[in-house]
Amino acid sequence: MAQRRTPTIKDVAASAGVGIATVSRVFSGGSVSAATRERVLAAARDLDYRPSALGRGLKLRRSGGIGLIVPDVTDPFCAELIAGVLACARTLGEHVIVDAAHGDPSREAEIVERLVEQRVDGVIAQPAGTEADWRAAARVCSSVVFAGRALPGLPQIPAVLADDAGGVRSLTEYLAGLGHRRIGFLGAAPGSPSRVREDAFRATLAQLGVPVEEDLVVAARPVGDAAYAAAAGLLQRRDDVTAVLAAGHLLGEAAVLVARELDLRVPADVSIAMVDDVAWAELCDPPLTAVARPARDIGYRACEMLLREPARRGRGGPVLLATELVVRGSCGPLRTARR
Amino acid sequence: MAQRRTPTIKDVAASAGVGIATVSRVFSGGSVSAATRERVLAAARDLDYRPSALGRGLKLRRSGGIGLIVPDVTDPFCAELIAGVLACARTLGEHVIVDAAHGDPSREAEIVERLVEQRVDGVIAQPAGTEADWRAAARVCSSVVFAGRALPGLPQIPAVLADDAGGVRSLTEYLAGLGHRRIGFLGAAPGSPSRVREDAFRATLAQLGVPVEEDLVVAARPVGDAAYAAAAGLLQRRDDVTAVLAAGHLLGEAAVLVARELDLRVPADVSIAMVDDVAWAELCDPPLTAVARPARDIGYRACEMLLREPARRGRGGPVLLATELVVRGSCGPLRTARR
DNA sequence: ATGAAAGCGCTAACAC
DNA sequence: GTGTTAGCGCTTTCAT
Repeated sequence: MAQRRTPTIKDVAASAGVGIATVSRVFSGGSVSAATRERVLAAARDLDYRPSALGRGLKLRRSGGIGLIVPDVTDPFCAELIAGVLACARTLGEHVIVDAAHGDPSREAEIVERLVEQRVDGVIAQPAGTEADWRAAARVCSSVVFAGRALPGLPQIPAVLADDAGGVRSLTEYLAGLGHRRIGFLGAAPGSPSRVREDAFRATLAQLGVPVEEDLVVAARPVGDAAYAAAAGLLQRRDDVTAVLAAGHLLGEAAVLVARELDLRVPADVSIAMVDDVAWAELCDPPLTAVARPARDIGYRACEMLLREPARRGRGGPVLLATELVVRGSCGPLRTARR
Repeated sequence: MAQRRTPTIKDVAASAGVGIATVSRVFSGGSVSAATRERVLAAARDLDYRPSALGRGLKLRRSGGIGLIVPDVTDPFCAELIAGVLACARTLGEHVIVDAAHGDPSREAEIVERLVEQRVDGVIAQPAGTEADWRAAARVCSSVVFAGRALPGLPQIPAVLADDAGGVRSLTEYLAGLGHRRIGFLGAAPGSPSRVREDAFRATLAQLGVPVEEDLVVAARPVGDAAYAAAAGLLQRRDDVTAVLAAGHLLGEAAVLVARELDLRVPADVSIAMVDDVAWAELCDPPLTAVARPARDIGYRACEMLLREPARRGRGGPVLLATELVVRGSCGPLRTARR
């Protein structure tokens, strides 16, 4: 059984004794008589015919797929976001080209370039690059939607985000409500364009009449060792810290590890809470109080916005999706200095 | 500034005063004089020209991308596998269309269909469907490689797998070496075609002269509640079980949760170990002993095999990648019955 | 080294 | 309802 050439619309037409236009109509939903349709379908089945998205795409000047750029597919938040995008794309009949930029703007730019060459119908990104990078990218992309993170300087690019400020506020209020005053804040790196988390922390504290000690607000690149170092530095430098608010799961992980290393009991000696309700939050001991960001919804909405609401693009600022405070056992009432 | 039509090779050719063949050569690495190349490049830059992968793909009858089908992108193992595939694909200049089948064979078949229409250069899959499904899929796909899971009945489809048998063996030997004799085994559902984990467990025990009690070998669908129910059933039914070997991270999670619920101390009352060294294994208390599967390498190798070694396809059975036993604090020496 | 021309497989007028 | 035809943007002989 020799491997024949992949059958084309022409083969099907010939085999069914009709014109190619009729075959096209059968597969793209034109009007065809039932009898003819049957004949065509039979011939197609017979030949193992699959319409070529390449041919169709060339004609239509679009591929029927979208691009999705995230920092890292193994990050739980990104993974959920991807799942949301896939779910929505599926309902709309689009495929998704996924790639990871790993925080490297030039790599991200390459990915965008590639997606443009693929003539994707649009791209969803949790951006790593600068505003200039994305200003350029937006010019060349048919359309872009930011998801999970946005660039404040580009309000014309629609975005779907978690209400991070609200999340941090509720976390801060929760800790303050337990009596904590010296709360350490583990935030993202200084270069980070979206300091909304840190800002919300400061604002909430101020609002509560709690003075913000600069010494307690530390920034770290959200990478294993950097985060660990930052957490260790904070907890060792200030043994009067009674609670730590980690602005991300990697930072939270670092806090848990450092507390364990320093033999601090949680929450007796120090309370820990974080942004991102990842799987291990429930598994660790004690289970960690966290603010859940609706990652999957963010992905889903972003995809919907990209594909269904091209009109609405960018109107009225970013879409903010509510976070949810999940209280577990890692935070307790203020007792006394830990030593 | 009106939004002009996307420039084509023809526009560039005209603007540079050359033929379209020359432009094509410039972008696909043909031989062109330095001066001409410069002119073309300048014109292209000028027009914001990007070669259309659709046009090229149609001509070449391939899209330059591959398909990747996993059960669930949010599963840590799958996510790592995806990362591996992306890393390799990137080095080979291919893009990756990712989709999740969620264990549904018909959905998986749809995805395959779609990928074929896209004329992907090949597909990598952690298969959910039956052997019949994939026999059919393989006929219509240019090429397929299984990753992380394979179908024993289709040895002609190359596969890259973790050495699961070896992993379970080392875990079993480790527990037995600690003195445990009544080891509960939490395995995957009965329908599972690859019972290698359970088989390895039984074989190792037999080899060690430890009788296998059927009552201690339970199967559960690896889904939250089913896994929990199975673990709870096991631990409640047999309070003489001194160790649990979970054949996957969801099963392990269930074991940890149940132990906590039943107020069993780990490892004093019961030792717990599992397959899959996911992030939370290190974070939970006590940290969990686990066997790490090289998910990323599996993805990378699978991609490499798909794209670089089309010759070697399926020769010599599946490629087995070594697992690694990561000993942490969740397993202790046998002491006494727990109550 | 470069250009002209023939498709790659498909859709969308347009005729009938 | 159905067939004919003209491209969609590209690569690739084949001349020059």
